Amino acid sequence: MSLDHREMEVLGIIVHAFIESATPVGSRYVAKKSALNLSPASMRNIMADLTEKGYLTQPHTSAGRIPTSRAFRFYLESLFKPAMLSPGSREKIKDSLSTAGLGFTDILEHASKLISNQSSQVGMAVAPRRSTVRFHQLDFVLVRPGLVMAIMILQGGILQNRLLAVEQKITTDDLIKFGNYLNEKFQGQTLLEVKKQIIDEMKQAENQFNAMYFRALDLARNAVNTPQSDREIFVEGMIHVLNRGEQVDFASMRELLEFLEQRSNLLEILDKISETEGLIVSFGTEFYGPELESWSLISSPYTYKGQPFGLVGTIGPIHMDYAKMVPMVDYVAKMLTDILETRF
Amino acid sequence: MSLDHREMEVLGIIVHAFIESATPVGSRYVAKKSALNLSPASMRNIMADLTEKGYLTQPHTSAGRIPTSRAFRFYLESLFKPAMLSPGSREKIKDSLSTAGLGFTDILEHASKLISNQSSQVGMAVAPRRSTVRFHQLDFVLVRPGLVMAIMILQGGILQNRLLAVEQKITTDDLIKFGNYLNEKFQGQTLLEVKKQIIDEMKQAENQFNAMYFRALDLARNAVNTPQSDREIFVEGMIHVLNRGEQVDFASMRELLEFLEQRSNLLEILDKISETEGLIVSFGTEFYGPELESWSLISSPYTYKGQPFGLVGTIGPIHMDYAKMVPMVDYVAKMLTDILETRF
DNA sequence: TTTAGCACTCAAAATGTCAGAGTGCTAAAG
DNA sequence: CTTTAGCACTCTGACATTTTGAGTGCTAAA
Repeated sequence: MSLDHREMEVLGIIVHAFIESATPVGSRYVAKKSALNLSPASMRNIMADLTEKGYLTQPHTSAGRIPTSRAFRFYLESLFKPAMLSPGSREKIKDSLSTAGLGFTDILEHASKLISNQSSQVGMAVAPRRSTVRFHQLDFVLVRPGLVMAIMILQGGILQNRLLAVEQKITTDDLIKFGNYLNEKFQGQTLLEVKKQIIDEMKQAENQFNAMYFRALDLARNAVNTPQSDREIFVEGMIHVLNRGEQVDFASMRELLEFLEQRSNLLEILDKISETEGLIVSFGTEFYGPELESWSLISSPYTYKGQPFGLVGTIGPIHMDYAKMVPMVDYVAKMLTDILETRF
Repeated sequence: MSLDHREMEVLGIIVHAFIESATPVGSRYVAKKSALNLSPASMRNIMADLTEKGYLTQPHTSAGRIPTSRAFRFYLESLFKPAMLSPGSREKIKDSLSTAGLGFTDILEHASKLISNQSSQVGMAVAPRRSTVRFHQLDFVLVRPGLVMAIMILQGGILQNRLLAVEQKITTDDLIKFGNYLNEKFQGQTLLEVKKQIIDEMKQAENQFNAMYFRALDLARNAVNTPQSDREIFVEGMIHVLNRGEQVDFASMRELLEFLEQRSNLLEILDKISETEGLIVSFGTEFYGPELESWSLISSPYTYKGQPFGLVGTIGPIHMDYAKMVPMVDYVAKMLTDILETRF
């Protein structure tokens, strides 16, 4: 089932040609390109073998061959050499991100736009999972009687606001007291830990009949509680999916856009991906299903204090120019890591 | 140039037929449908007149007729009878909005989703123009030395957060003082008024060498300053643009999606529209240009204390079912008005 | 003023032809 | 045993031709 030297060379030529032209590749072309100096007929034999092994398909009998996702996987793992990112691009990315905004969330949104522009594809950026990030500071602002805005400041400068319904009688002074108390108590813990501890303490507080204390905890519990999505995600440049639309399969484009509009779905998938380390290329069939057969995802995590924090990436046709896209996504992730370490 | 009774009847039949089938309408069909009891030949005469007057076009000589945007305009102004919104839909909309969230912004986002679902088209909701809304309360939270989060609470419960870079030495106590001072000073004015007044006062403060005062004003100036977009907008369900894509013009769909992705553009247009009163139907050629020829926008303002505040709407094909869509958008706008009046 | 009748137009579908690209297989050459 | 020339075969896409059906505009008669 493994490939010998000649098969590898032929597969490489076909994958490259397909990335450039997005049309089936014939034996004559391969024979010309190859350094093996074989005739088209011999190439046909090799290509027949590759087809049998699942690396190539034919749209119809007399067309050339198209690489399968297995071929792309092999290409990426054995043949692929990323190109150097041009100094111009590096600078552009660096400058663009360093002036993107004061809050890290703004920077993330900017990063997804940047990736979209640089790639002419869909750009994505995922914020850190709220529940595993360490807690820094909690402030309450009374919006009006009965309604409080909780402002959580998390590690890395992540901000999260939430509106909470409270008893009418709670005053600004109460809120300041609550805030001070909670900050002292929970600083430096992850939200998950905070959550657990709150529940424990609330049980004790009930017995102690310490009303102030109990109310503070109750408020904190609501603030910390994440009802739906634990992570924020930015998706930019969906229009690029339709770019050279005429020739590409309409249904396939529709499928991808539908997938992208279901943020919860997308988040779940990216969440899974973010568990592995380093830059990853994943094909539609792998991360979703046969509907997204012709699409591919490049993602790379950015870190904070050495720990994976969130990720950025791009989605494009499976025959995208990986040699350019991979270094670009990689560099954006590295810059985000940089910004986090130096600025937050 | 005006239409007689028979022309109106024929035009009505053609518009209705086109809304249902989206295909050219022939004289035979019109003769059958009409209560005039005329032959197809007579209908052809009438239709020829309507074509001459600019209400109908023919894709080619031997096809039926298609209503022009002028025809739709006439239909909406003279023939159109909105359908009753079913009690089921009413209830669904009401329930859905009343449980949408605590903040008005959440409710707006929900409204755009709701409209998209109900119409199977693009749903939109525009938040009030920040600068003309009255100011309620301003709070500052020190995120870390040198970085402050300004939380503005505006009339109608609109919340706006902004991060501001400040001098390192500013403390939480300073911020509380600033906040108290500014709240007292500016409560109840519009942001535009506040802005002006700040600039005036800063000139005076410079002379008085009152550093604390000056710093407070400077902070407020930054908080109030709106660098780019004065309004927030939610656009939901862009995927619906591609719905029964096969038959419709691909380029036209692409054009609309591109238009929708340019939020600034979209906002400008909606801003203009929001200056007029009540529910409005506007065609692509009218609000943008010939690129959006086959699209139409329904929008309706919601109000707060009798004043127009923001608007909601939907975009769909020019032959959409206005009888259903118009009451729906109208009702959502009314419900938002209701929620604002009762809850905020 | 209305309408039957008819010639006309056009798009879309169906049909046929052809060139080009590429294949698989076989048999001969290396 | 490997390579390759040769050849029959397959399929697509471009192009031309024909047919069908829907619908029109015009005219002359009712």
